[in-house]
Amino acid sequence: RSDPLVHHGRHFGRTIRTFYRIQPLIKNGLTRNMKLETGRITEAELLPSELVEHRVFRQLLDLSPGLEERLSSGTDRDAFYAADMLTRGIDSARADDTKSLKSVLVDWITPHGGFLSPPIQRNVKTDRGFHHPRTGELLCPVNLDWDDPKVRKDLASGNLVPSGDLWPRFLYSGYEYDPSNPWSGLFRSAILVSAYRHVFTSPSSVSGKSAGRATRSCNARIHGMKTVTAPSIAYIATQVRFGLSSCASFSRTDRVTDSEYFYNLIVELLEDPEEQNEVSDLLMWWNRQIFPTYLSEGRTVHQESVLSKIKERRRRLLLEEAQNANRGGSVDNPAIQPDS
DNA sequence: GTACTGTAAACGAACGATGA
DNA sequence: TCATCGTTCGTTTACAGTAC
Repeated sequence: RSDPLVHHGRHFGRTIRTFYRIQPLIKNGLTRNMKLETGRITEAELLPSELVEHRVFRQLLDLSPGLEERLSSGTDRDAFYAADMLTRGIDSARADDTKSLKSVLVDWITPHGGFLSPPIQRNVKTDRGFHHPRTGELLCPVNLDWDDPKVRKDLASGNLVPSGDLWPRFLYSGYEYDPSNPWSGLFRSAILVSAYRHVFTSPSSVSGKSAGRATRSCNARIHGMKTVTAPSIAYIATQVRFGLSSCASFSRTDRVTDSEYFYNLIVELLEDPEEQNEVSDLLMWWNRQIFPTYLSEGRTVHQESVLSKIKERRRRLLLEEAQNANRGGSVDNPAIQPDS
């Protein structure tokens, strides 16, 4: 089996930071940790960017049990190796998600009971992006009018390249933007929820098929994830944006998708202290969408099934005991245990 | 033009969880 | 016990960039 760090890297990339350079993160984090522990600096003295990086570093250590000890007792070579394994995990998870979202996105943007005209191929991306009316409409920045033929033409020809700081329409609930309230429906679209479920609570949970069907533990359960994180929303939005685009290969900095910039902007917005009221509402909304319906207080489908069988058996035994008592007998059955 | 290198996607096998 | 499904991971393939 591969190093557990690869496994931790997968979850780190999906839920904490997907575009971070891990080697400098670890190197700077260790140095900063030492200074903080010896009292040479305090957290209050850190620059805002250093504080953010340090929090990300602490989140990494929390996510990966044993990593802190491994880094502090190891050599530079060990730290380099750990960074390499974590990066491998981040990249492989992103590649797998990119691949699996590529085809299912077509289903999600197809009108219910209808079809796309012209059709979009599931495994080819050249006809997506601004070359197709449906993907173009969803990717079109909200400050541009997709119904304007000149805008469509310029976007399709590449004369007009929207940068990452222009929110595309697919981020909004109902794909509708309200200029008077920019937060209204932002990051609450159906396609984002579907993609989130696809990645974190299994592809079959999107259509609700998992309710009566055997499934392996989903990513969220494997990694003990109980709540939606702000960076995970940014990660999904970035994946959906890439999936809708016509770009064939994922690159963090290419001019067309501008993925890293787009991702960082969302993370910055969602971690901005001045936006915390809206963000807290947003995260509450996401947790209602993703976790209460699927994780069922952290129990697996199998555990739920076993629990219901135990309850049913207990009910029958209690009934038998009552009947026997009525007949004058008694039952001393060790199988009857109080609820735990 | 060719060889080399790096990166991402595609593919398939292994593994584990699950219900029948 | 078996078939199925979802996740992970290793390998292969394709492609772009660079050096010579």
